[in-house]
Amino acid sequence: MPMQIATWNINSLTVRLPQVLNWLAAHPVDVLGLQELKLTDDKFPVAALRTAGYEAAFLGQKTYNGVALLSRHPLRDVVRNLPGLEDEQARVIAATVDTPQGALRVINGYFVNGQAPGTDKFAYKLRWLEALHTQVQAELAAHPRLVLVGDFNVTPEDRDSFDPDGLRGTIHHTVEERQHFQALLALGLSDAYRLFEQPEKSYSWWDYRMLGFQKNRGLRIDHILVSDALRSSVTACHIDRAPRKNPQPSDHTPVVVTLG
DNA sequence: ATGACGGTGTGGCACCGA
Repeated sequence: MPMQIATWNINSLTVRLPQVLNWLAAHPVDVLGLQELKLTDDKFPVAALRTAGYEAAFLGQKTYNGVALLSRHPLRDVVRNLPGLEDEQARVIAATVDTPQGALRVINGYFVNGQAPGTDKFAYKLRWLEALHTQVQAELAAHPRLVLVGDFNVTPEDRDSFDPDGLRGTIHHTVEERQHFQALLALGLSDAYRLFEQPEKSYSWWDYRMLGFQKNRGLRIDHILVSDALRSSVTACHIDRAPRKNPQPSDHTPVVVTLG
């Protein structure tokens, strides 16, 4: 029985919960990583998700950030944030999913945006990426069957941006960010989306402003990385643009991987 | 160079995102 794992930055779970429930009803993936909950743990909609067939592990925060893992299967050994990094921002949640096909480790991250090279926020982004790398390395050693999902806030390559030349060196497009992405791959991970032939100009985020989506001025910054142990079982990966056409959409749209 | 759009907060706009 195939298994599906998805990631979606929903830019406020308070606003987007109905869309998440609708999407899950139409696409009953096994696991969904959410980013930018923008709510505290006491406001997390545990009951509504349970009714929809999902249990949840979450790390909330007021106004900003916040991540969750939703799963149709039991979750255990939850780790919140990066143990090696002093960080007040809620950006990472990891858990083991006990699927009928065996245990799977899933790490869900809302990577730092970084604003612009040279700023304090960019320095924080690089520190955070370093700490994430260390943590993923440790998780991989303990759990060979691992998936890293999330809003990476990095375009891995020029083809992942609507304007790679005009935006070269700007945020999401710097050499440093792309080197960090490559360093994650070097741990023994593959970008599931690029394991398959894909349409040109495929993106997962479009600016709300200036008719970004209508003009397909977007970036592919939401990713699913699969470990070497899982790579051969990946049968598909796609971006679901449909939710971006909803009324009151998130600026991101889901990415889904299928394991055979 | 700036702001455009959208979410949040205790606001009358500012901050942040990407």
